[in-house]
Amino acid sequence: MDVHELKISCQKCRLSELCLPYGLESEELDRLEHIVQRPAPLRRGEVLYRAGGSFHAIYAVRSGALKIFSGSEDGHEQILGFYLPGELLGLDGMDKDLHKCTAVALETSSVCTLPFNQLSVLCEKIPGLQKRLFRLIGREIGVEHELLLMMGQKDAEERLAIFLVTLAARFKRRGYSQSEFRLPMSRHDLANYLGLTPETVSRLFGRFRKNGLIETNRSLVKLLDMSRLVTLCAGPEDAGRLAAVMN
Amino acid sequence: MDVHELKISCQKCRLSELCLPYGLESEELDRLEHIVQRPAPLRRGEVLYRAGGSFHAIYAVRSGALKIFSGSEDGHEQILGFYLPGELLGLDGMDKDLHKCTAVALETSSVCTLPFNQLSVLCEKIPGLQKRLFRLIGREIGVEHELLLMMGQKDAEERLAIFLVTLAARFKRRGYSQSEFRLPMSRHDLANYLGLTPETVSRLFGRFRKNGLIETNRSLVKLLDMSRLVTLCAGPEDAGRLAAVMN
DNA sequence: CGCGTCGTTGAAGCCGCTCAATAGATGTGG
DNA sequence: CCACATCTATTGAGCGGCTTCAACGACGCG
Repeated sequence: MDVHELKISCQKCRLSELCLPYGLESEELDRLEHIVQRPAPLRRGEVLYRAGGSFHAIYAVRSGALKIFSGSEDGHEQILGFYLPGELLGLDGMDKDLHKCTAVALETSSVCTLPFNQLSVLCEKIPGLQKRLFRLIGREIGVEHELLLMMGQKDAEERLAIFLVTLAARFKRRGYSQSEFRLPMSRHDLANYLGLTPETVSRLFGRFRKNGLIETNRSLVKLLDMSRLVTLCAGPEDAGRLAAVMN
Repeated sequence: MDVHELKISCQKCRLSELCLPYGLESEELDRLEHIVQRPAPLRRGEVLYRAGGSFHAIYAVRSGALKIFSGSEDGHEQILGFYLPGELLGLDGMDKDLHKCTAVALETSSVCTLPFNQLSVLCEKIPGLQKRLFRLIGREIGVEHELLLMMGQKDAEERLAIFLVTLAARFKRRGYSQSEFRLPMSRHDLANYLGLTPETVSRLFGRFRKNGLIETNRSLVKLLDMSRLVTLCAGPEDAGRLAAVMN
């Protein structure tokens, strides 16, 4: 299976429409294909890149899930994002050619490595690729804006509801069930990401369970009442915005 | 004066080394110059672009200051950033060709408009420009990561200290005093940006004043003890990171 | 001068954190 | 296969920092 996976090309990758190749012609895809590297899968806990390490590539998740976090090593880290198949990470290194955060696999994960210098050159030659890269960068910035909005305005309950709803949407886009999935991250990581403590998150899961919104079994989560969950996300305006994300 | 400003070129702009033109050759600058538009200055409160509006350009601040915010119109907005001369804004629109947040001038401000389609084409022809744009995007993402770290890990006192120290650094890079400056934003905006209430920010200013860290007079701020202020930002690891920002 | 906005200061309450104990899951070696 | 150690998740009790609600003062602008 792994050997098979390693041979997969952007042409045949079912994630391509989420990823960088979307909208490219076959001949352009070929050229992109030539610069893509597909290293051995990372196992849970293995580091893709490290804060302070030199930046030479951006990465597309092929399978599994990763987290990125910044901050000190003394446990005061802040998780900045979780990345699912088809999503791009590593953009933060573009500034000074140094990564400012660390990327770690949450479970066995495969990534495609896109050496940045080669990608840049290719962007000059393939306008569609440049445009696509810009779009994905714009999406990344947009996601971070949403996160900042959440950290600044939302209480704990709203944060977890938003997290579940948007995660469900991301799974759905990838062809998985939007109502039943496995959380790839620990409660600790999830709490950290949401700016809360594991205890609070645990209590919230309990409350949601009691109210018939979800079922949980360890890392498995089942969303029982999506509409009520969306309502929990916040006022009417957010319901609209999140509904848009869900389709 | 305004007429004079309008005639300024990237070649002669003293902000060019902070901005997009940095590292470009004279001939390349000329080509960039041709796509730059310099609309009339915005007055305090005027909108540069609006959430939901179509994205067709990114903007470089030439003078003044702007804020961007997302969220609902019902006063539950979240301020995502303040932009000073030499800084780029509008990148969030790259995703769907729609702005997802609103940009408003905090005081009389001039911006350079960079029509995105033309800029993209130019990036294909001028590798140095593409590289520079990527770097500035990387910086933007890095700044947002710092902000997320702050929102997730720092208490109110640390947040205000971080804000003052980094703002001082930004003024210094622009040739202004790093120890004495005017805050272009209201207390309300500042509090919102920091994820706090105006009351809390006001109390913190009071505490800092009492402890001899700062002097304040309306929007004027004087930093009296930078090193102690840096210490307040957090543990030792952050002191190092922020010291690096200060040089 | 009167009005509105902004900033400051005070008092009280609440949400999420801290500390602590327990239960459950995982992994390891005997 | 089980006993043991370790780590994660959950639940409870008490506390504290920030918010909320309110009043007051300082400007700025008509």
